[in-house]
Amino acid sequence: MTSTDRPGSPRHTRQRTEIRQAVEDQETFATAQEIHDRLRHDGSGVGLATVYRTLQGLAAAGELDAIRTPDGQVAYRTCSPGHHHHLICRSCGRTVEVSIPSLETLIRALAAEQGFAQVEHELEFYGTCTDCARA
Amino acid sequence: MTSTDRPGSPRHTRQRTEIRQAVEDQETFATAQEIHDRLRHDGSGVGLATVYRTLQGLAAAGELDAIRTPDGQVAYRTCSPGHHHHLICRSCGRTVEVSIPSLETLIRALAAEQGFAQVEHELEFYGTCTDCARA
DNA sequence: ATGCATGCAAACATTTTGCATATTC
DNA sequence: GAATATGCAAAATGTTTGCATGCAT
Repeated sequence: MTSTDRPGSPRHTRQRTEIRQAVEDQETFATAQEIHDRLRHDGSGVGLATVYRTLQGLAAAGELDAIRTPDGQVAYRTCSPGHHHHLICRSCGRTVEVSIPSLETLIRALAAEQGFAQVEHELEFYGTCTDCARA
Repeated sequence: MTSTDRPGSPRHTRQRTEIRQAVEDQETFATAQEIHDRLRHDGSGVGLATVYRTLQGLAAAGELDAIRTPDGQVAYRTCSPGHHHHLICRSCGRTVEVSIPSLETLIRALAAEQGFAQVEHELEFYGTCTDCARA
């Protein structure tokens, strides 16, 4: 075992590549099942479990953003780095990334005030975008 | 059918009372299963389905706050009226209600700017409270 | 008496896991 | 060749639903 062989370096497999590609092609947040459907539809033979496992891994590694949809499913998307939130169209899934520096400041103040440490937050916005509102 | 008998007025049953009481006694957010366990433990014969149905109803009626925990479950708690968020201790569940007027303002601006309508948001904070950090 | 509420069990949807096999390193 | 990744199917979870019966109104 060499130092480049340390556990944690994921192996480069066909499936992993396919999955990462599928998520990148997706302009909206997609669930593991949706990614799986897409891949199968495109002729890939990936297993559903592999999609679940791989997406989790990529999200844990910070290569993907994971959110929990209002109905409880987990959805993934390739995002720009750094902490940010999302404004998502309920109808078409169109997503806008938003960063709210003032919120982060506010949270630090809140945490200090209430004596809480390691405060994390997750904030997503759901609305209807212009195009969908018009339809 | 009289005017006081309109559909929508839930019936006053023993189970409904027990469930509402159990949630009120709980100082933290609790899932349907937890409420059910508690009631069964206290000798009640309520069915799990009834607990699910009733909690959903109470939340829909605005009598309870419902949140989705980080691991995807739905949890309920009796809360003060009006829009607010929660700062929840990951360890003991202790909950502080917080309202962030500036956030609401910010959202309206954000919605207008991006052309989104009916923007909803859900925001909860998870941290470790002083007592739990000390332990 | 009417009909909503309950309880049970079965159905469901999503996600996780065990294990034999295939693959990468 | 050693160890991880995959695929499949089974299991686990959390929640919902169908239906016969009970209870509130």
